[in-house]
Amino acid sequence: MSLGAINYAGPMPRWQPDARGRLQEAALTLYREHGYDNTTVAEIATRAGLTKRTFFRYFADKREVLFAGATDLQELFVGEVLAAPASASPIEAVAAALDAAARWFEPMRSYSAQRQLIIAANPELHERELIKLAALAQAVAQALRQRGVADPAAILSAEAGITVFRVAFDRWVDDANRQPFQQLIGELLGELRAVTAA
Amino acid sequence: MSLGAINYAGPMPRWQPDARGRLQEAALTLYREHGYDNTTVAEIATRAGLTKRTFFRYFADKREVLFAGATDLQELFVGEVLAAPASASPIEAVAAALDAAARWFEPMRSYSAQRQLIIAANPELHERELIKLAALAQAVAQALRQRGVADPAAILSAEAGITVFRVAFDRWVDDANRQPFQQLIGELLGELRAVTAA
DNA sequence: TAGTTGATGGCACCCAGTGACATGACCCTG
DNA sequence: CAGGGTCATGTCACTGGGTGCCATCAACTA
Repeated sequence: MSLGAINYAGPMPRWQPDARGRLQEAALTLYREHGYDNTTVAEIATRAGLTKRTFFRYFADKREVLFAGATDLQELFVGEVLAAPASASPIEAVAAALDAAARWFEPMRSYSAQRQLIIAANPELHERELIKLAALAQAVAQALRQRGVADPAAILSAEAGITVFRVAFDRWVDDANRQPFQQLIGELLGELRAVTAA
Repeated sequence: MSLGAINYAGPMPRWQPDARGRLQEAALTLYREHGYDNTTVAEIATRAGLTKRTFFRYFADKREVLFAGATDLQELFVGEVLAAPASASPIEAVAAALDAAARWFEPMRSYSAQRQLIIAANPELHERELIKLAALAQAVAQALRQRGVADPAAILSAEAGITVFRVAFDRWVDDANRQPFQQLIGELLGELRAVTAA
């Protein structure tokens, strides 16, 4: 196998493109096939055609490589909360964001389920997921404050929303419950309302 | 300084007592005075008159030494939920547990605040705290199921309760808000009810 | 008295993560 | 086109968390 493409006269790039993406894919595959604990960063890097040192230039640690999408999700949440009509109550603004998140995830169910299996199998990864969700709740609370919502309503609405998201997500990726994510969100929001009112 | 106590004729124990407690105290002090990152396990162990190897026989990792009380708290929560009157709704049973937890913490405000400062200053410790609270929520949900509460009411009631606990705890240890823990819990439970109903 | 138990120490080892420096193709600019 | 700067990557040495294995030795026990 030659190093370059056949019949390609253009400039040969010094490095293969999308190093970050290659690392993510390599990590996901190895974590899935050999387990998170039995995978070393050096192995991930080698599979991506890179070195351990380069891995740590793209990701702060061995866990972070699985959580690249967290910032996108956070932007989605914050944007939806801020975009909700001024007449919306705090919980309604959060509900709108949850709905948007559900629509965002719907096409990625298979990938999400695979990823969640890996995370559920390892406490370190679970910890990382929890702190990402905590940061998400903080961001949502901050967005609510920008809407003029006072504390503690802001933080409680945000935390309640993220709790619903988390519980719904776990049920959504679970094969036993085959329901659309949006529907799960709606049901659990209703159930939370019923439960807190009791 | 001699190795033994003066005028003590009884058997000289081979080791100083309460190795576990000495490690916890040494860790808390060093984390507070030098920061979590700037403290090595070897330093903690030496301060406790032990070795690194022995530290890891008592605690699974460098973080765990700060979370020894988590199991006690979990037993308290579960016990209170199970002990709540049969007529109590899920959220009422959880509220009873929160009240008991608040009474449990009240005499330890200074210690709790110190510990929380350390945790808040370090993401690794924050992660560990979040997974402990997640485990607590799971245990409370399981206790509710034993009371005959079905899912998703059980998990949502438990998660909502732990959220209130967490928010109340953060406010309680914050000097600015000098309110009894129990009162904070009550207020936040009411606020959560108001917010979800909106 | 001899054997056992159990908390600890010692040691070698693996791997995550970091700092410092080297490399070399690409891109300017003169 | 020559020379210098940029930047993604590689190389290497090092720290520290965490583990497996075996040694130690007082206290207990049969």
